[in-house]
Amino acid sequence: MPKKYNFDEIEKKWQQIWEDMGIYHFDWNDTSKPVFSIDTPPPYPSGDFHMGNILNWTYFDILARYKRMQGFNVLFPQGWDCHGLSIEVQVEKMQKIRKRDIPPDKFRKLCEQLIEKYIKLMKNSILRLGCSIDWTTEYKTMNSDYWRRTQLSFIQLYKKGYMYQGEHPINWCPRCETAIADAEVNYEKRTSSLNYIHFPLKENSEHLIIATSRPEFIPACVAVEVNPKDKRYSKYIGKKIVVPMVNRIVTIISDKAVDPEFGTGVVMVCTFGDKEDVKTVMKHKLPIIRLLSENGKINEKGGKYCGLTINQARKAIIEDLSKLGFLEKKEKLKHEVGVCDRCKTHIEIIEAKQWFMKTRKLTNKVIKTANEVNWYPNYMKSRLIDWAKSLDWDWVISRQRLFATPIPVWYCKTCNQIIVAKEDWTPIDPKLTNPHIEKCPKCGKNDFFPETDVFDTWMDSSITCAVHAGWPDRKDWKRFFPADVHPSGIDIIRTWAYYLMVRHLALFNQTPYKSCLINGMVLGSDGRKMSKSLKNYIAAPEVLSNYGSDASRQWAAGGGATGSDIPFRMPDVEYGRRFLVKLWNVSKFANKLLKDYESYKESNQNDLQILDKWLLSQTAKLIEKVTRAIENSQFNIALEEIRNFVWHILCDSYIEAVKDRLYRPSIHGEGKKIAAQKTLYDVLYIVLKLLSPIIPHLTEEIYQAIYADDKNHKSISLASWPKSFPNLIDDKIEKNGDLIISLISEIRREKAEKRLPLNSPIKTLTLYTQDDTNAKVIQEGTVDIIGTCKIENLEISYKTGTGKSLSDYPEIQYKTQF
RNA sequence: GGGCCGAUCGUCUAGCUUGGUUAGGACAUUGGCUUUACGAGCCAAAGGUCGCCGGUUCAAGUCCGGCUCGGCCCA
Repeated sequence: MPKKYNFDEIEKKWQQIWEDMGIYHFDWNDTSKPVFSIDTPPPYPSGDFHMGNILNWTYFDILARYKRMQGFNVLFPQGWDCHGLSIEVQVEKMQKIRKRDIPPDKFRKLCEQLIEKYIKLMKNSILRLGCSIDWTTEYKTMNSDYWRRTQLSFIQLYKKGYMYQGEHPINWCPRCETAIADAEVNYEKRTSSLNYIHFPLKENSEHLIIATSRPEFIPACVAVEVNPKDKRYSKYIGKKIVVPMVNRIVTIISDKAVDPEFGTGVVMVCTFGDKEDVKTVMKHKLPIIRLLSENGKINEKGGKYCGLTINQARKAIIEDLSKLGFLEKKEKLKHEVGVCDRCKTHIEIIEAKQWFMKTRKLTNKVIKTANEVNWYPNYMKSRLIDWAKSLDWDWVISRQRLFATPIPVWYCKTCNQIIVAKEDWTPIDPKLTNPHIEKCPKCGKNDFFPETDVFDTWMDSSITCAVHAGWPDRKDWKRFFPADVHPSGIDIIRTWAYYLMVRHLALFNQTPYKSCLINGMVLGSDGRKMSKSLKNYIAAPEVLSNYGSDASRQWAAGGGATGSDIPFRMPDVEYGRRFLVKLWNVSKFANKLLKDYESYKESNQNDLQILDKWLLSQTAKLIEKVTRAIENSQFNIALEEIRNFVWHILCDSYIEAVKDRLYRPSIHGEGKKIAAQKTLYDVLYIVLKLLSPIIPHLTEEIYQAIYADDKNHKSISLASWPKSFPNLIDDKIEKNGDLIISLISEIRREKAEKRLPLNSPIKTLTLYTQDDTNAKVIQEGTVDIIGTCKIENLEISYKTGTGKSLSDYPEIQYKTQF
């Protein structure tokens, strides 16, 4: 073994060899081993691999490697969630075009090319992290073979009555003329004016003054609202009031959502000035007046303002109100408004025909199933349950975009009949292909027009548990379903974990995953979520090339409790690397000391010294602790236990104490040397195996150098997980060993205090104790005590001594004579 | 405004499920040491009224209630 190890060389070498050997391939035909399947979330290939990705992939790679060693047939697939608005925007920017400028299939091609480039970058990083992925399973949601499944699931759910078309308010960018998802809405602080406007009461000459920042919505006003606890207005609740300019008579309603402190405490409810309006309209079942057309202009419902843009209409209406004496005053107002992520245009809410999935009728089942799933950590389940309970609307699954899975639906031009594709027509793009039917089943005509909307990207990514298992093509796909674990970020429980759950429950009436492993967010050095816009971002490839995979993985595994946010700090990665150096050094040293050790020869159990048994007992406990920790996905606990064991118990205490036995068998006896060799040989092997899921590369390198010839596995990752040996767990032995270690430390301290080199000989060490047990332990441990401390003569006296007391054992005194 | 989580040496973190030693570890700091693996090491020191207030208890970092601040997500 070379003096220094080159992590970059070693890690790349093994990554290549593992791939060549194909040792991480799932065996689809094996029926003997239990299956462990991981629902690897297909990432959105943005081109960046960030520390959050390292955290995720490390978590599930540890599980995959651990379960494989436990004897499971592990399915660790990898896909790519390709569709999305972000890519469309990037393509438009790069090509300097608008998506409507070129044919949709051409635009799609450009998106695909860009995604392919990003996938390559990201895949390189995943490979560089050394993940034990079965790359033969690789898939892309943009490929027709994948979106065939998205369409198929839609058709099946349509047949089951889960899919419907309906009117629904959506976020609409008037400039881009598309619906956009909530996630694509940004909130910006803007200044506008708050207008105080007279609304006359119907029954008498009184009036109320409402405050609004959006007077242009007056033609769409359907109610006036106050807080039920607001005493100023309680007598008006239920009364009729006249909307100025349009002279519509509406009711004064009450809702605790109204802030009495805002303006006058009276607000108008319109279709739809903001999201609050949407809620109020739904809740109070108010009529809907569509004021805006899709280009963002006022339509005929706006009366004289028809055809104006929103800004023009606002100006005009304020002028008119002022002229007619309805405008009390104007105030400056700073508030947050929703703007389009890409063009910063103030978004509007409009009603449009959309496709939905009836998710709310599954809520009880979702709650029940979520309670049956094992969550790591457990409290995360409430995030899913609370979310499911709080949903007001069904899931809007249609989007007005291009780069996504087409909705396989046509409409009859004559009678508007909905034609949903048959299952065996998929994959199909209705924009390019007509429905495979002779005539409309309702009116008999044969002129159809395609649905141009596409599916929300979550429609692709929320069937992965079934797709990974081979649905719908493999007859035996249920053998690999549900997934054993679905990993998810804390921020996407309400989307990914939830959509998976409703989709699979609706389709198969079964939970998609048996357990859910949650990772927290990666925080930057400022304690906030790491992101490029906050300028606290660290690129993962940089960390990987500076410190390597094994060190980075230690940061991910050990950075904090599973599920909690993990701060990224370079010193943690540094510490990981220092541990690797330590492990390399101790292995190199052990290799030298074990040169003449023949593992096949039975050693004499009687030669085992207290410290050998002391180490074995602690090793058995370590196996139990680490196994329990990984079973509970407590990777930080597992790693800390092993690191402390290796560094302090194995290296600082045990090896230091048995060196002399190993160096000088002529003095201490060959049997005692072999006992130490055997202990060291067995314990180091156990440690390497325990570490290999977390630190796969270095443990492999060491395994190949020391153990491969003897143990005969092609790779340490094919070895079996260590089993504890409870028969060797002995608290008394551990206590006795502690006494010996403590005594050795005391003597070393004594030398240090006297400024003597540690290898300076001691003529006589006299120990005073009145405790028979102590005396006996010291006697039994003599070999390692005198060897390590270079004591020529060790005397035990049963008298009370006059020397110093041992710091941990005040009942024992000692005197040294140099 | 709602849901969930967190607050422990200068910094980061474990412990809280199931209350009971001197609150464990890492980094940083300080002092010492060539010791036939490792100075990227070893030995040691210093550093904490466990966010605040109250309650339960013989006993609270741990359980309960309230508050403050922070995070993630949602509105």
